[in-house]
Amino acid sequence: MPSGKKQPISVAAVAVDIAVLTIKDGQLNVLLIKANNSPFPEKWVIPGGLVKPNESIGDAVKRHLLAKTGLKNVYSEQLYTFGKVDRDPRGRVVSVAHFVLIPYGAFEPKTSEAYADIQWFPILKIPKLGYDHNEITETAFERLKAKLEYTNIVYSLMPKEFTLGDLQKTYEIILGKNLDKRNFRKKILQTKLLKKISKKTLGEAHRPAQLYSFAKRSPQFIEVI
Amino acid sequence: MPSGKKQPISVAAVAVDIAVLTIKDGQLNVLLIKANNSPFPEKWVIPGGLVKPNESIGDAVKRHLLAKTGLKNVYSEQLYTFGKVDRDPRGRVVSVAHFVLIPYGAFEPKTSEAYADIQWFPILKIPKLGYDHNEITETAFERLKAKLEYTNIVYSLMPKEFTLGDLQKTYEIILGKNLDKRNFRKKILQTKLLKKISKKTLGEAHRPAQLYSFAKRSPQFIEVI
DNA sequence: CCAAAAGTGTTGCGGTTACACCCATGT
DNA sequence: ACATGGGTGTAACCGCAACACTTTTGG
Repeated sequence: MPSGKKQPISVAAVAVDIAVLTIKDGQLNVLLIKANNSPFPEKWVIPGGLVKPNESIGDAVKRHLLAKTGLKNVYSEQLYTFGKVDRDPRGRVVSVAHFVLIPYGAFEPKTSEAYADIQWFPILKIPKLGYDHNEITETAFERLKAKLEYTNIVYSLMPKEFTLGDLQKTYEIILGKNLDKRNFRKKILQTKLLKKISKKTLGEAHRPAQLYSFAKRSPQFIEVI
Repeated sequence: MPSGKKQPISVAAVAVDIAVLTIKDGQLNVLLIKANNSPFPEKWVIPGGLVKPNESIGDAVKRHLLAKTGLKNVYSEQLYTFGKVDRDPRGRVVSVAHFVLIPYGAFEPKTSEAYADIQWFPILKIPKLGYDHNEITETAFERLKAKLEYTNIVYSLMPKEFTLGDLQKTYEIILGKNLDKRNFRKKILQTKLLKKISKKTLGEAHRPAQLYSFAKRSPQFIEVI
């Protein structure tokens, strides 16, 4: 029995926190905000907030993401649930962390009246964050690296049209290592995840490149790299 | 801002639910209980309960597991957090599901006064459970299968001493397929996870087998099968 | 002597890795 | 002309899969 004494049942509350990731300037970036009503007004944090009694966890992620950033219709995945007793100074809050992936160039953060500041930070150079958000972003980064190798998740980081060079660069940035161009192309084309577009790049100081897009923009498990 | 109106903040509460798994009678089994104080007194469920304001999620898992089953010092891992609005008829409860692995033969459930019934069920033949516990056990099964192939997690399902035949059988039961004996032995001995015991099996109607134990009983990431 | 599981190597195949040159465009 | 990234094939190597017989015990 949870409690011997008859006392009001007191329990932990639920929040969501969201590591929003994208590729920018040749690096993986995380979206950080400074919220005025935060217990850490001077520290950067990732977007998030409480889950209401009448909404699912996924809905809470959508709501807070939209409210804090304006983003919607993005790839989102549950990451891990963080539950240290003292992780929130205001009280006992358990956070279901998520990560969200944004195609590069698809979103430029704008400060609003409610949220003092909002900005992309290269994931390798993020400052000390509020709560346990450094741990959450680190976990998100690890998960992304792992999933890149056995799923087609990369589609959610790419724009509609891209070259094989762009795609390879995305892999190289996240995995932190160089890949062989010919082997990469062989492997990625084998998967049949891509389809050629009847267009090529123009206006760049080198040979035009074939453009591709993803055949299916939905999660699949496949040996990719 | 979460709420425009100034009203008491109402949020979801946090619980843990635990899929306890073991090998028994050549099958993977889950531990199910019937609790008298459950909203589903006639249905089997997996052990679990609320998280207190002053305990971490891991501590809540330990507490509920000990209270409901007597088990302690077991392998435990966070699985996924389930947060459908109506998953608990008593109110809004988000459950951080875990799975726990028990060496085979190490635990025989005993009914206590508080918990009407407690029993192992083959995972392929579990009945319709209370809450969303069928989904949780299914998720646990999938996770176990996946981790078996790229970690040394199997150690937590094995007794201290075992034969290579025993170990292979464990893999075969969980993965649901037969493995080649010679290839299995080569692969598993390559990993250096095992050490020979200076003992052999006795009293069985066949050639005695070399006994092994795990060199390290801690989680590692290694290509196993 | 029979049944049952333990124990043991080699070969072929397939996939991964390593590697270098020409092409098309803009400046 | 030159700089820049695009685009292409092959050979060596290594890891994985397939495969069968002998050994040791208990009954």
